[in-house]
Amino acid sequence: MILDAARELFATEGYEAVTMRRIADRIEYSPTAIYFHFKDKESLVRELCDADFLTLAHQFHRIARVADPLERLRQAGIAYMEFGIEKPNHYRLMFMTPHPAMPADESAIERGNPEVDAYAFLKSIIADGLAQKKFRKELTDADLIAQTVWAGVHGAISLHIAKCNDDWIEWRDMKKRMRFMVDLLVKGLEK
Amino acid sequence: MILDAARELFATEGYEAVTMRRIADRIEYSPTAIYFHFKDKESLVRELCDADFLTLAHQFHRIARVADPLERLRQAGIAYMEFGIEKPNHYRLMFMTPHPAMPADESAIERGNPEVDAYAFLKSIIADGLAQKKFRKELTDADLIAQTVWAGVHGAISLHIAKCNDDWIEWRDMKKRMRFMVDLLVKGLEK
DNA sequence: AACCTAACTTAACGTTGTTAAGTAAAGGAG
DNA sequence: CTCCTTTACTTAACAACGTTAAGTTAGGTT
Repeated sequence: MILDAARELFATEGYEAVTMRRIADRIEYSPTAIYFHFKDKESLVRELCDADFLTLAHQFHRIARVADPLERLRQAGIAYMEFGIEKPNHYRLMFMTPHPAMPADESAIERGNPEVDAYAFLKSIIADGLAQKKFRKELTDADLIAQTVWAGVHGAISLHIAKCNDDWIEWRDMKKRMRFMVDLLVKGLEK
Repeated sequence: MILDAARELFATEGYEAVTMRRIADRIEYSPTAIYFHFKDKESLVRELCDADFLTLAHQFHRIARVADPLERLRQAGIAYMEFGIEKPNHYRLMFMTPHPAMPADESAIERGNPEVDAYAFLKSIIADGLAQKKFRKELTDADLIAQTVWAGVHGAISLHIAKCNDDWIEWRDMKKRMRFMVDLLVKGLEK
């Protein structure tokens, strides 16, 4: 109940608006009750994020079967950005706010397994691309490539989330920006 | 005095650690004194950001004379990211935190003037590149290109700021990632 | 001398995350 | 049935936060 209430509050109103007291109100318990189940607010947020990391990884499931690594990369990039657009408040907590890193053994996510770890999934696409010699020959470091591709799509959606209300910039349609970013990255990698 | 104290606190300890009371302590006034000069905390932060936007634009000054648009783009990208690495806490406030947009007439920044508006500077580079036919022929929209290039370099440094402590990722050296990002973007745009 | 204004201070308000202390119910163990 | 422990809460409070109402002082103007 706590997680459900917190998730909905975070998703609809954003981090600032969510207080322990409001979560407690929503589930009709006292604020203190939450502390019986979660060490503090940070723990609650982290458990929510952890679940969201999993749902993000699951978004990639259907993409895994796309044969061509470049096309798979394109689709993964789009799927990643769509996740951010659909759940901007979750995305902020997951990727735009520095948290003290969670000890690996407390996480529900098995690192390195592309089924549940989105970074591992991205890296596996890149590794495939390297193996099939789809990239420029200077490119050899899968981690460096993965991190930079990630940074690219992350930049597109995080800039949108933080700055879409700054209307002194004539923002282009978000869909166009998403497609162009993926295009640019793939074109930059391609042979 | 208030601005100086606030700037130092924000720069060294990050947003969360800075309270009106601590700023007041530092300058040896009462917290209320600050409210005589600034409407609220948000106004204070915004005035700091505004000054930082200006210093960012000034970083670009020396780059303006680089003749080749592609090389200028590369150097501007690097300079942008270096700014973020050197002042991560300022960068977070400027680009990673959503604020209600400031009315244009209250800002110290003259929008559209590349001397003081970093986005306008970037756009002018792109416009030069387009005029000199340095880009792929499908590319025509300077704003779309500028926004995507910006997103790319923003992604690199904002991901670093938010996630550099997550050591389950084998982060590549930041300098390498910066160079590779600029490379990738330019290669993607180039003819 | 009287007044005004700018620049403060003290004291407080309401809200936040969090905790100390107490309570009520449920489930064995003897 | 009684005693004890554990689980799941509550009420009341704490310190810290952003902010404000009300009062005070110093300097200049009339």
